[in-house]
Amino acid sequence: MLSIGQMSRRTGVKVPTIRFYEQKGLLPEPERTAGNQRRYTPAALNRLAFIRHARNLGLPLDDVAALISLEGARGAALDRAHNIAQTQQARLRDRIAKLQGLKRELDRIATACDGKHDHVCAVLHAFGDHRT
Amino acid sequence: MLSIGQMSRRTGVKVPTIRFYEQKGLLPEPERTAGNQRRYTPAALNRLAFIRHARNLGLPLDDVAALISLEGARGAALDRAHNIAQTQQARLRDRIAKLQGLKRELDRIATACDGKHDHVCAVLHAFGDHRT
DNA sequence: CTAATCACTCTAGCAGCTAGAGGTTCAAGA
DNA sequence: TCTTGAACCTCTAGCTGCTAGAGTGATTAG
Repeated sequence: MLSIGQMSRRTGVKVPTIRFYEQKGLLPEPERTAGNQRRYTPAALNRLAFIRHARNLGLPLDDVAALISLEGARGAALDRAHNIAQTQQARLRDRIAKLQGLKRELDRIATACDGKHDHVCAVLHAFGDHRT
Repeated sequence: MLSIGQMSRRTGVKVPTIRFYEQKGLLPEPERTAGNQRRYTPAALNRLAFIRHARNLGLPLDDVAALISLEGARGAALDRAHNIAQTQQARLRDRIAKLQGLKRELDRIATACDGKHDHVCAVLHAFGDHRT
């Protein structure tokens, strides 16, 4: 049985965040000691690692909850898991494309005035220039 | 002189958001009609466009405020504008790299079980697999 | 002049945490 | 066994960047 601090250290999820996940229903309410402290099973540790990983992948908590509810699913329920993965995949593609566009523009902006301080720098203008 | 609705239509920034920006000090308090409605100058329109553009580039409001405070800046102040642009550039590089890593992983996950429903799908396992 | 549209302020809510106050429990050493 | 210090508890409030609603007043086209 693990304390909340041990859970935190092993997953990298902060202690208040673990309590927050519990409150949101992503983690089941754990057993308590006589003194009311949380004690977690290894299964809970796995689930927390799952949540953290899915969060790192950019899934919103709702999707994480949906995936959790599909644990051990078969048949049609699996399609939902697939949908979540594929939706997220598409979302990610879009975000990457958008960020790359922005990066190109920022590259332009950041090099717009390389230390030539004898004129009003183009950076500010470039930020204001919204034709892109 | 533009009403807040006109400002909104011309920049694509929603009306409550404009008021929010004003409250946060990013937009100066505009003149008011006798009936207490906001009336904006073309300069305010430009600034709002600037804010919107910088926000699209991913700058947090604090950075936008910093850039605004540098309007017409010269000398050392310009370095700060540069720093903001370059910091943001680096941030963006990191985010893109991270997202591409995640995308590779999601690609793996999304194709882990292509409709073979006769076994427990690998998607859920794959989400839980945090070795990557 | 009236109706439709627009604007006003204020409060509250969303995600996804994070931080603090003020108090209790646990575990290890003396 | 006692003590001390770290870890834990609950609860409330705050953060960013908005968004939505209630209830009211202003403006404008016909």
